[in-house]
Formats: sequence, structure tokens, C-alpha cells
Amino acid sequence: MSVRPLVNEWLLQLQANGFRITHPRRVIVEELLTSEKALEPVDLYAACRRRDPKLGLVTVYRTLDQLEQLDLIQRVHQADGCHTVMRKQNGHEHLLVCTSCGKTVTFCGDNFESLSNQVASETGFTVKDHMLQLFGLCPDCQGRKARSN
Amino acid sequence: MSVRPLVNEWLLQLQANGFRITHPRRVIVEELLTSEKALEPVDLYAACRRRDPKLGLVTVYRTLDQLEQLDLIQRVHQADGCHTVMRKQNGHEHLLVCTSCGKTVTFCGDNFESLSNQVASETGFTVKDHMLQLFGLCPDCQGRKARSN
DNA sequence: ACTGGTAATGAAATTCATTTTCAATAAGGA
DNA sequence: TCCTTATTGAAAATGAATTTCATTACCAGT
Repeated sequence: MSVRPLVNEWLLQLQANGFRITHPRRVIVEELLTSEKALEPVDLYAACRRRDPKLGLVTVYRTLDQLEQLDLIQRVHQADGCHTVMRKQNGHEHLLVCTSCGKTVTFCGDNFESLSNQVASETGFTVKDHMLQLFGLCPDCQGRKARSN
Repeated sequence: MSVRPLVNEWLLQLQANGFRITHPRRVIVEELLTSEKALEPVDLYAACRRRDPKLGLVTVYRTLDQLEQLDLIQRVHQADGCHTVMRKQNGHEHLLVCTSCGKTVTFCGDNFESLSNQVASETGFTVKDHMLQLFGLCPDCQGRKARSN
């Protein structure tokens, strides 16, 4: 399945928010939508540069800011930090990240109501939001690991 | 309740792992164990400096590394990054962070077995670990907010 | 207690990610 | 097509974190 329509959708959304549709932005959005793993800004920059060697790292940072404002991408947190970003799918889904190759898939754990309520009444806090990520090995990396043993 | 015994416990644990018990380390550990909120290295540095003006920021970073190795502290993730650390309590507890004042309490959501299993069978991943944090308003900040309206 | 070997320290220098500045460029409405 | 203005990339600046290194101070062995 092509990501083409989704790319246009994102660009139109940028436009609807007062930003212009530019070539660098198109390239960045395409790379973001194509990637199966969360990318560091500099990785994204490298990927974009393969298609447009003039594209600058600063533009990557700026475009990421804009896309984050529009809630189209999200930071991916890992044990050692959270310097990678990935496209956000539909609404509030959570990420499952392969700790070996970085491949990322989503799942929707939407049964947090009861947990939230329980914690709220125990602590007196009002719970507004949550962050959940799972870590593990993707099927490919399980195989790779088994073979190397 | 005093944190004194816990401070000593941590220092002994450092010693048991080949590190020496030093004054800067004691100060840093005491500040970490006393704080109700997750701290940035530079905040911790400021707090320690009030008690020992000669203590260096580098030592803070180094000591944090060591404590993280020993699994005594954890990074606290927020919407905008994860540059703060906090003491880890007993085993695998999760954090509830006040987005207004930063106060942090723990809760134990230990019913992730079923979620893990479900996601694992849906995705083919092996799930090894998870990260969960809740965000909200602590009782004090709820009050403050209500009063200001 | 004393001493010697060595880990730990703080200051300064360095690295690296991110942000700011600014002149040149290009999007897109008139 | 022209004109305004957002956008761009290069370079400079910032700021967090790390490395280097001479000095300090733990602490094991006496």
C-alpha cells in the first residue's frame, strides 16, 4: 500500500495551519511515513539527504516541530532517552518497540480507565494522561537470535 | 521518617560494587532520596551545592550513572523529554507525575501479564519490558487551580 | 594512627545535539 | 507574471553531557 495519499494529507494539514507546501517538507514527510522504525533527527536527515542532497538538518528539526504541533508525530521513549520520533497513527495507540532492530508496531491498550480510576482514588491525583510503551523482540530478531545460538 | 538509613544502604551498595564512599556521593544520594520530584542533573547540582559549594556538576553526572547502573534511580519521562531522574522504590513500580509542580508518587500496576500476552500473540513480538507513566494534577495543584478560577 | 596505591574529584576543554541568526530563495496570492 | 513573505541552508551560537588531567582523599595494609 502506498503512503502517497497520506503524504498529501499531511502536507494539506500543514497548509491548513498556515504553513507552505515545500519540497523539503514533502521529502521529510515521505521518509517519516515510510519508516518502520522511530528515527533520530539525524537519521531522518540522512535519509532525506539521499533524495535531496541540499536539504538541511535545520529544516528537519523545524519540520519535526511543526508536525509535533499538529500531533502527527510522537516522541519514542527508550531506556536510554527519547531522541527519536515516529508517525502517530489513529488516535491514542501505543508503541511496541523492538530493542534489537528498532522496528515499531502499534497496539491499542484502551483499558486504562479502571487503572486510572483506581490510582486516582488511591493518590488523590487527577489523572489526565498516560504514556505506555512495550519493549521486546520482533519476529525477525527472534529468528536471528535463535540462529546465532 | 528519616531517610538516613536508606542513604547508608545506598552508599553501602555503592561500596559493595567497588565504589568508594565519599562526601560528594553522600550529599548527592541524600538529595535524591529527599526529593519528592524528579530532578534534572543541574537541579540536583544546585541542591547539592547549597550544602557543599565545591561539589561539581561532573560528579553529579558520574554519580547518577553509577546509581543507574545499580538500578537505584530511574529516568522520568515527560511529554517534552526525559532529562530528569528519581529514586526507584521497591521493584517495579510506576510513576504518577504532577504536570504542574512535578511531585511524583508511585503506584504498582502489576496486571500487565494479560496485556503483554495479548499484544505478543497479535504482533509476534516477544515482550520483555514495559514503561508506564501517568500524568495528572496532585491534590495541592488541584486546589491551587480551583482557587485561581 | 600512618602510609601508599589508586579511585574520585573539580576545573577546563571538548564533544555533540539543538537552536538562532541571517541573507538568499521560492511558494503562492494578486 | 510580480510581489510579499514564509522558508531555506550555512554558519554561528547555545547548552547539556562527556572527556581529560592534575590534585585530593579514601581506605587497605601495615
